[in-house]
Amino acid sequence: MHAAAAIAAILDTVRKIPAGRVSSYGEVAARAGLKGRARMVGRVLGMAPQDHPVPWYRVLKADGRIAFPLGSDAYKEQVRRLRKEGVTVSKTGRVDLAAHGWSREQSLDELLWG
DNA sequence: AGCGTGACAAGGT
DNA sequence: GACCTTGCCACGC
Repeated sequence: MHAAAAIAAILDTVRKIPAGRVSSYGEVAARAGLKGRARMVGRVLGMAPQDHPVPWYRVLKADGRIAFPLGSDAYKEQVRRLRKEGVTVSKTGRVDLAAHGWSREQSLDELLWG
């Protein structure tokens, strides 16, 4: 797959992350048919301006932490946007993937209480 | 071609 | 939690 197609596949995949859910660079890459290319996802999102339509802020590191340095402008903007759509972000920039992850097993709470 | 760097990941200390 | 190492890919010099 050439570069333009890869970029399109990545942006497509990011667009499919539902509001209120989050994914990871690695997961986006895999779903875009680019397994092992998590770093390319970061690169592609980095090219787009922050007001680009794709919901770049729903993409986190594999452990649920925000990729930007704590306290940086980009970091703060990402926290704002996530919280605005109901995602809980800890003071250290961590999101509970069991609660908000895109691809996840249903949480115990969900199974018990729906 | 070689090497450093980065919005990464996984595993270990 | 904070690091560190290894593996990985894409760029720029």
